[in-house]
This record gives sequence, structure tokens and C-alpha cells, in this order.
Amino acid sequence: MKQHPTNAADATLLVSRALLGVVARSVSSALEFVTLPQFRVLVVLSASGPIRMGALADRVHANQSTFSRSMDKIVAGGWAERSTSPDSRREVLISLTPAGRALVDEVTERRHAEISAILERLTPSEQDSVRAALELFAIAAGEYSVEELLVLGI
Amino acid sequence: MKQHPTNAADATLLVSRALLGVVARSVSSALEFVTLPQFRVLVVLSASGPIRMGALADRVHANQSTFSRSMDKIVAGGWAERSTSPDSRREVLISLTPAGRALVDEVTERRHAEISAILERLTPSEQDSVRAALELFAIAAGEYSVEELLVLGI
DNA sequence: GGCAATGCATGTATGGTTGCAAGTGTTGTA
DNA sequence: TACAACACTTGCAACCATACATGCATTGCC
Repeated sequence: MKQHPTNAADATLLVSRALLGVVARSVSSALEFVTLPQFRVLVVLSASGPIRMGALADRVHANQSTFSRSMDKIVAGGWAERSTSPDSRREVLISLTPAGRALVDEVTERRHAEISAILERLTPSEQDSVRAALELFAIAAGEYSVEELLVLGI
Repeated sequence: MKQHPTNAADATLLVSRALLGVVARSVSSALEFVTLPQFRVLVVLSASGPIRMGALADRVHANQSTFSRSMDKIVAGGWAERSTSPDSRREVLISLTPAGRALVDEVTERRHAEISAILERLTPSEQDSVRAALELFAIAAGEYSVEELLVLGI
């Protein structure tokens, strides 16, 4: 691993490793309670709010039958709950329980706190330049599909 | 997702998602052939060179018996091979096959190429500031354990 | 009302990972 | 040479994710 990358691509790869470490650490605490596939269901659920079984299965690219049983475990763990849709009695709505929401929030907060802690080691002006540069990078990276992250279970 | 994060932590989180997307895309092609746990064995193997079964199992935090059977599948797939250690006939050395090395290299190259492509959308001076900022961040992030990435299977 | 379509759950089966315990062969040592 | 330690493999067992086909209840439409 280079100490002083000579080009921006090397520097980016270096940072991507550091950031992946942050993500990994933030998620690892949750993995004591749920599996990674289960956690990613909770994350999707957290972003979407209550949602039908079939739609949620589509979001995580899971087979309906597979997903029904996965959800059995998540519900049994107390992280989410089934309820009948007010629209149709054949539709089943899934929603996070307080425990499920807390699990997701804890990971998010841990991630944010750790990144803040790293940045606080820099001077305010350095932080400004980091922020500006990262925004440049994010814009250059442009659109990406959230779906892609699913292969990592994030 | 904010369009214009007001602080550096938000900008960092934004970039971490973009970088995770890059990592996910680069790895997804390999997942047609091996599982994520299997791929991470190949990555460790690629970095370490030929290594004993037990040492490799430790590196990926796997039980010896578990790992022996996982390696059966990796070897059966043609990505790595067993050989008897010249030092001791009870030691088994694992090494990447050309196919295994190619699989890892392909992912690495894809990742590097994609990051380069993103950066090329910026002007040279912008690239400089991105590189400088990322180095600042990497230094601030400081030491981190490569082991942590294992929870993500990377 | 009858019938097809929809939404979900269940039956059955496969493959992967994991762990504990036991077994086989090798090495080092007393 | 006998015995303990070491390195790896195999037996056994469990759990999770996944998929295809099937079954059941509900809904919408003719």
C-alpha cells in the first residue's frame, strides 16, 4: 500500500479502503443480531417505510417464496412485523418495529460519528477543502444504482 | 440523499456510497464464478502468496475444518490448488492458479479503471485538489485493520 | 356468480457456511 | 522406539439463503 500515491486514482483507492473499514465497523455490531441479508432488508425498509411483501422482495432482488421465509426470521427476531394492508386483505405490509429502526439508526449514527471523528483531526480549513474535493468527486461519480450495493449486502 | 451537504461528514458519506458502488460493481463480475467468502480467500491469497492452510484459515477468521471444506470447493473450481510443503509433509500449501489470479486481477483493474474514469471527468487542477484532499482524509483516518473488511466479505 | 389474476405462504430441494468432535498422517522429542 | 504435539481432513449436524412448483385466500372482471 503506497504511502504517497502519485495520482488521484491511487489516493482514491486508499480512501475507499478507509471508508470501507468505517462501513464494516459500523455494520459489524448489528451482525450480532441479524445476518447481512437480513440487515439490508431492514435498511431498505427504513428508507421506504411500510411496504408490501412483494415490493420489498423485488427491492432486494429476492424470490417471493425465499423472501417470505426470510421475513419469518426477521419477524421472529422482532425487527419487523407483518400487518394486513388496509387496501386489500391479501396484501401483507411489512414495517420496522422500534427495535428494527433502532438497529438501523445505531449503525447510521455510528458511521456518521466515526467519519466526524476522523474529520475533526483536520483543521477547519482542511475540512473545507476535503468537503469541496469530495463533493467534486461525488458529482463526477454521478448517478449510480443503489441496487448495486446489494451485492455487498449493504 | 442531500445534493449539497453542508458539512464534510455528509460529503464523506456521500462519497463512501459512490465508492461502495464502485467496489460492488467491480466485484459483481467475479460473483458469477465464486461466492463472496470464496473471493475474499482469493484476495488474501493474492496478497500473501502461497501459504499454509491453517495460516490462511486464520487470516479469514475461519475454523480449520470449515476452511478445509471451503477450500475443497475453491480448488474444485480451479481457482487455487493444494500442494505439499517442501518443509513438512503434513503442511499443505495453497496457491492461486492462473485462473484465480486472473479473477482477482480483473476485479482490481476494473476498480482502478472506474475510479480513473470518474476522475477524468474533472479538470487537472480539480484532480489535484481531490488527490490532496483524499490524502488528507486518508492520513486522518490513520490506522485501520484490514481484518475489519472481512465482515463485508471484501 | 363464475373465473382468471393477484399476493402470499408452504412443500420440497439444493448449495454454501459454520462449528464441534473425532480421525489420519507427520513431526519432534524424550 | 514410544508418545505427545501438530496439521489437516472427515463425520456429523445446524442454519441461512435461494429457487421452482404448488396451494390457499382474496380481488377484480366479465
